[in-house]
Amino acid sequence: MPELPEVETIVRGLRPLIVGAQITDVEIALPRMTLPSAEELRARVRGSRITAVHRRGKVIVFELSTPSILTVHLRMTGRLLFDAARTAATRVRISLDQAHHLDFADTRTLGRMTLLPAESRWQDELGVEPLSETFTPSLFGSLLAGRGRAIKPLLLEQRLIAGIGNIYACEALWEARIAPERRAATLTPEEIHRLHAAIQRTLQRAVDLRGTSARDYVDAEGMKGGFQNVLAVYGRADAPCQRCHAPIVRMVLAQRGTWFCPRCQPIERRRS
DNA sequence: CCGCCGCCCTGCTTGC
DNA sequence: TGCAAGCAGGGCGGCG
Repeated sequence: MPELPEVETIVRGLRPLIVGAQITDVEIALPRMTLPSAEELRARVRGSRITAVHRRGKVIVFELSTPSILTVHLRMTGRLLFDAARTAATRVRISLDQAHHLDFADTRTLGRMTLLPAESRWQDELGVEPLSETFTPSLFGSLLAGRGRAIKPLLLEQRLIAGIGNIYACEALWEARIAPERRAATLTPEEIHRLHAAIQRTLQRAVDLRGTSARDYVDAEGMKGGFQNVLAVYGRADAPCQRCHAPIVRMVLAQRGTWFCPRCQPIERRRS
């Protein structure tokens, strides 16, 4: 569930708390959630300092003085918690100096923590940052060109655009008034512009509201976000559309729950 | 390369 | 009331 806005919120909260801190120990309760092995990761990380914290797509990146890079992908139910109490979901605890600690907790254990060499090219497979200036309407159009797939699952492809997940794909398509199953290559230039703007507006608004706490998400200090209060379609089956009052519909598209307004987002291209 | 499918994983919700 | 199925879904391997 943590998508770009949630990960950005976590990183912003974490940065002033842990940059400069020294890692005194690493306890790994569930070894299959880390790479390399628990012993190797612990040995390599202990004693190093955290020199920077940032984000790429949905991935949280810790730069270490070793030098090396520690990445965390939260997947569905992962959390990074500063100075939190240990729970059944606590999978990795990073002890810091000054008696602080950072926990990687994850109920469903789908998340991953990976230690990489500083020169690793791990980002090469990730697409454009949707809130960066690089993400222009024309670049977006080129990503969609020749794609026979439905637009919604395409928005989830991290190789194309890094950071959009199911919530913001649904919300951006509603904002742009485009049906989730529209074939990407059939979008008109005007629709591409509209969807591009909707992606940026939706993500930026969600960052401003500190993310969506639809189910599990909380930030590094355990606080919920605010975007769940303004969701237009995600998780809102049968509720009236905020624009036209038609009931929101849930369907399954490419194995994902998909919410949309059948009146505002008609499958047939609107003539006007 | 492209697109689609199943799998991973646990806990909450739903329905009989 | 109890239990099983359904659902949440990002990423990845496998396949055509």
